[in-house]
Amino acid sequence: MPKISEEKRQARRDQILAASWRCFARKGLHSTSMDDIVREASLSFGAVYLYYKSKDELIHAAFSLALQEMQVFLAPILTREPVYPPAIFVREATKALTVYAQRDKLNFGVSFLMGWGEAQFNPRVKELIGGGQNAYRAALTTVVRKWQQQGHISSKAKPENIAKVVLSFFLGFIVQSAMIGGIEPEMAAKGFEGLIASNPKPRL
Amino acid sequence: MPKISEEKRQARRDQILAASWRCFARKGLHSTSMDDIVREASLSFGAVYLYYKSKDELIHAAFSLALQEMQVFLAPILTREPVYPPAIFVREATKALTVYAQRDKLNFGVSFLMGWGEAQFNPRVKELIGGGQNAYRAALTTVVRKWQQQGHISSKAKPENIAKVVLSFFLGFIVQSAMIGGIEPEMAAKGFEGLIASNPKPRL
Amino acid sequence: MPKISEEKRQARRDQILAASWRCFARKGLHSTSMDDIVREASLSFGAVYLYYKSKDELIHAAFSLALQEMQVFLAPILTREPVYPPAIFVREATKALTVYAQRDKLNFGVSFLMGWGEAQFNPRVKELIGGGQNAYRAALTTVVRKWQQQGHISSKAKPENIAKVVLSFFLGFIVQSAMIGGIEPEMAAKGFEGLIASNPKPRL
Amino acid sequence: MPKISEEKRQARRDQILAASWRCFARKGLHSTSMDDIVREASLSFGAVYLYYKSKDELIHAAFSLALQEMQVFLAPILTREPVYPPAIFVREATKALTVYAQRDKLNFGVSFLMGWGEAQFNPRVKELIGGGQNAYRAALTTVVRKWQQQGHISSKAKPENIAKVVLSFFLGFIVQSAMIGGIEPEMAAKGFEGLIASNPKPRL
DNA sequence: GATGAATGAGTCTTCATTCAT
DNA sequence: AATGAATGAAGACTCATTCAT
Repeated sequence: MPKISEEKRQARRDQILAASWRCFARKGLHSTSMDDIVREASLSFGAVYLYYKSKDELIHAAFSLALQEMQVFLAPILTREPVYPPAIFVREATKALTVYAQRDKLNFGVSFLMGWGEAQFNPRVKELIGGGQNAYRAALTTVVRKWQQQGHISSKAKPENIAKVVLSFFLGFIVQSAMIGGIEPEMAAKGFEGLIASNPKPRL
Repeated sequence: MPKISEEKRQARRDQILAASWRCFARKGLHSTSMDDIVREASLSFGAVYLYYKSKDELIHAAFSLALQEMQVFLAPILTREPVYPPAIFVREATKALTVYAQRDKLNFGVSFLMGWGEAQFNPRVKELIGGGQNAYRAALTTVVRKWQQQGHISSKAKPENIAKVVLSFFLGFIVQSAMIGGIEPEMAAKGFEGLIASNPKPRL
Repeated sequence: MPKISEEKRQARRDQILAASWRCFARKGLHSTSMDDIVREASLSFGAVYLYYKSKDELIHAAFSLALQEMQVFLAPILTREPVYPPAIFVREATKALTVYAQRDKLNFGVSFLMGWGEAQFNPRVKELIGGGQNAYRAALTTVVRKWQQQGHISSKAKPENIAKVVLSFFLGFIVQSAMIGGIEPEMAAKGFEGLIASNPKPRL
Repeated sequence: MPKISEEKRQARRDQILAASWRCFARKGLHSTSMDDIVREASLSFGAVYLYYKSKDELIHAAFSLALQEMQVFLAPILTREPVYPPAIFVREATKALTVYAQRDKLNFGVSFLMGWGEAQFNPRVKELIGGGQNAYRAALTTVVRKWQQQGHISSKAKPENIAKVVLSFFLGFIVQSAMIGGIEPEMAAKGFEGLIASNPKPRL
């Protein structure tokens, strides 16, 4: 039974995690030392290790937090009733992603690309982030199914596959924004619409 | 006048780079020590440093090589005349990407996600990879323009914006494949086609 | 609030510095490795770096300490009232220098010559030691002025210039003692006196 | 029997030594790598090692050369007939020292202080430089004896001891010039004269 | 004679983690 | 609960010297 109250305990954890994120965002996962985190959190080594038993634990918790925070931005858009039509959906979702990806003055997408990179050699992080992606894929499948039902897009293809394509687009939007920029929600929506508003009459 | 011929010299550089890639792919950029590379290349420290003056140099060269190798796979598809229709294009391109991303028994996409992660805090790598993405964006713009000319997709949207969406899709295909899988070239092509073969009659 | 008291902290710094001096005196600045110092101080690498953040810092601190210690030996002689007459002054000062230069069983003057050598390519050390020399030059100027006032030496020359000559003599005494020896305080005093007790009647 | 002529051989040795000095003067003995020297001499490793079998050998030869070169500057002054009176002697000798100490745009005295520092832990260099100092001491003893004979200075003190004091002065002149400057041949001569032109009538 | 690629022990420094207080 | 001093293995990189060509 802890000596300090549960709220205090949670507050400490949040404080440490917030400090960690600031460090990670500023210097990257590997270039951030525990010392950096300890100093940024204005705490002691002992305190940090009391709440997170290793740097790995901290990294995991940091991404877990990021995923939760992202959910707050995206859930309303994914579950909206009635579903947004494709172009609007793309615009709103990329907009939400943009706002989220730049929270706390982060460079666009650092946290994402950092996480995916880390995931390649950190199974627990991969599982964590992968779980999130699977969930989004499922949510998008539902959205796509509605689009089909409402005639926004053809029903010929399986919603699962279309959802995978749409998820790819969003993931790639993050990559592209972070790496070279030049793509904004509005453009993305226009481009997406231009793609699906197709089939004039193929001349070929 | 160098004692060893230029070919030998290049062979050594290749040997070191190949060894580096094997290490990077196995353990990641930061967990790979120079010692690992030296051992993997069956060389001495001095020898490696004779050809690459720092680990950073090696990392940069490694990604530069990866970019060149990828180009071999994608160029024929991007420049093909006549242009592949959208679905075929997507299938062929994702197929090429898949083969490439698994070269040398690499886990799918490690090199990409590793590179993007690295790029977040390594300006030279960011510039290198970003340059590649810009080039692909330009190439895709040309492809999209042809699709529009040939009536595969509507001409309403600007080809630049559509190209950005298509590039996003490919980048995201890599992310998704690497993180959760479940998306294959064939499915991707189907899903993509299902998306563009749309517009029955929007009821909304 | 530090866990260990300020005294303990200072004791540690002294312990490390003392160990460093033993190493430097035994092997020289560059041939002494941090490993040597760590071992000599019976500490760990981390501990040493906790107190001095680089070898350079350690070198600087070592000379700073040496300068302070020397001051203890020389100050009483330089500030003595009434001022020692020239020959006595030279004898006492060279004696003090000799005792100091051989403290801790050091070979005569290693620390001086080592420091001057280091100073040639280490600006901070140069500044440190140069500062000390400037202070001694000023102190000697005062001494020389008193000699002139008391008629020990002629008042024709500026005390500043004479002080520079006297300082040169002391610095050179160190060099000569360290390099070839054969010069002791008593001899030096005699020689110095022989020089100033001049002017019988120049025959030229 | 060497394949190349003795002149060629000597020219090579000189070339290497000259390059070494430039490096040593620029970066110091320990920070100069064999690579630096090889590059500065526009030669190959093999060539350098053909003429000097180790870096130590090179260092030794470098100081040997420096000593020889200095001799050219000082010998005429030390052996001049009739002997220079004290003040003139000091002025001429410090002037010669100054010109020599700044040859090849060296900072004043680097080569001296570098050499004395090195000598502390390099017996061969100590012996070499010490030999030089002993020779100068002997030469100065002769000079002092002449001063006494000619009545420039008192004959009460042993010329050996006075010579040691004078040698100290010259060595210290080098130290002081290199470390803090502010002492020029003219001043030194004035100060020296002021010191020996003493004995008005001690009031004490 | 001359070359310069290759060696590998050795250098300084960092850092995740522990534990006495 | 909390502290922060201490640990020491591991990291990237250098460099005098050698020797096959």
